[in-house]
Amino acid sequence: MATGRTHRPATRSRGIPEATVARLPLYLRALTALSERSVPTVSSEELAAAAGVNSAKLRKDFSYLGSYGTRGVGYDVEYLVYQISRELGLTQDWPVVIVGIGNLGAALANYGGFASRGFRVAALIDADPAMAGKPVAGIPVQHTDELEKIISDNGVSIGVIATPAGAAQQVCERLVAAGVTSILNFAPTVLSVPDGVDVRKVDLSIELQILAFHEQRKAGEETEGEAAVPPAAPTGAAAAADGRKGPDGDVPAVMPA
Amino acid sequence: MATGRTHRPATRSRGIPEATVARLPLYLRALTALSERSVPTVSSEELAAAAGVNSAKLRKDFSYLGSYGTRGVGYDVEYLVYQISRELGLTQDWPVVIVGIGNLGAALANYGGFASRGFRVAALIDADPAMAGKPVAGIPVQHTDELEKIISDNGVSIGVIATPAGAAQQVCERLVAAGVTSILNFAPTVLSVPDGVDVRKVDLSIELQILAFHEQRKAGEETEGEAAVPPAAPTGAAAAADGRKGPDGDVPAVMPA
DNA sequence: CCATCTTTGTGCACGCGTTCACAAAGACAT
DNA sequence: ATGTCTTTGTGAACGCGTGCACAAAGATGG
Repeated sequence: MATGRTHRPATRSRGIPEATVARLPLYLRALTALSERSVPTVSSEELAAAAGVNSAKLRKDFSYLGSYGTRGVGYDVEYLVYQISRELGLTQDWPVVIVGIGNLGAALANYGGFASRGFRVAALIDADPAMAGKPVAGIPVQHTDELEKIISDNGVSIGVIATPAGAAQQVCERLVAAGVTSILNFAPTVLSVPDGVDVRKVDLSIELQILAFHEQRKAGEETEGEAAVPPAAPTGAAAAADGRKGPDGDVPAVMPA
Repeated sequence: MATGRTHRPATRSRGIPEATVARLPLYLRALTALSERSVPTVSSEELAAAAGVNSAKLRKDFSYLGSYGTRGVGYDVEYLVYQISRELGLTQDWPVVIVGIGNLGAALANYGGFASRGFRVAALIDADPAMAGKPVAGIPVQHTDELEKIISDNGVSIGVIATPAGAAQQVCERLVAAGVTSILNFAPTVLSVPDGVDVRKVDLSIELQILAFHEQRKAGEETEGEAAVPPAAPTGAAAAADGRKGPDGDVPAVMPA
């Protein structure tokens, strides 16, 4: 999971647990694939396998949406696709703006997954005047000055931030002030937003670090035994107060070799 | 969170809860920022605010690593940076390969966050022969045929998949067969991997869909009242079989103003 | 109409994660 | 040395999420 929910502490929105909501898109994808293959019905077991989850969990998830299955048969694929789409709000059009058209922003603009499911890239915004007018993914980039007008004119409520970390908070505030209430943040920063605004974070670096942790643990299991001696902790405020790199001499260079 | 852990069901690796591990990179980032400003010590309250979490949670998280704080003072910034880096395995060099050099793959290759913390892009791999040799982010792209050799020669254990969905599973299998044991998957597919291999998934489309859900809910709260009539569920397999989109016409247009 | 078989929907128990609230520990002043 | 003040570290309670296991519901065949 490259994502982290911020704010809205597990608000069981309308009775649907947050964890379930997070899985609905997964089910939807699997169902769409089945639909394209014209499969009429699917059992919880099969669908669960396709989505990579436990079948009991899937059934419980669906039970929050209502009783849409038929015992002894399974779930009607088309019907379920519609129900989940509706529940997720994908039966309507969501205009989205992407702010920060660097490598990542451009990649996002070109990403087919956006347009495929109710999301429409309404505008691309960048602070660099040299970018203005230049088309990316067939859409001309507009300057940050136009941000408020773009949000307002297009009724945008979802914004994607792909700027450098330094600019993210400021962009965020302008987006929110202009009326955006949901933000997908790719910048490696913690955004602070007022209540009522949802922020989801995608952080590539964090994902890699989590993988590294597990990777190290795997490697450590084989080499078990050493690494048991922890470096001495700073004893007292005296040691802590001096601004040296490490309070003790044994701190190895933290930078990668 | 745009991320979802796959496999390894909450393995409390070496006593450190998975949830804590996922937050360590967040703390590390905040601490690094303090370090650059030469701040010597920080209290749990301050650091928690910077990382966007609860201070009690932060203290409990740190307690899993050991008692690195000083009561009445706080935590030594440099020391904590080192401890967390070590815990996450960032004191060593992690060669990484990126497979699939499209828009996203190129963006990842250029992403500074990779190199900054122990991760080194060892190779870029793409199936398109036309890409071979072409430098991206200063690194020449190599053809998929070389995959096994690259993994082996560089001792790569972490792979990033940025291919189209259709190619992901196959690439994944080749990576695993060649010795990769951690995978960061950007392709919108569920990867199936043998035990012992960690997969983390970053799915832009899913994140947006989750935001859309909450966005719809917010919009619905204002219009509260209608939408109470659930569409008739398919009665028996007969009704379910017809492939119509919506069984009812009452779906409200919740378009943002 | 009855029996059997399949598959859903869910009650229940368990475990992880979060949060509160406070005792213990240390800094610092007198 | 003693007292006060700050901040950590953690015991305990609570709530959410997960998975088991089974009863209920419907399909299907005779």
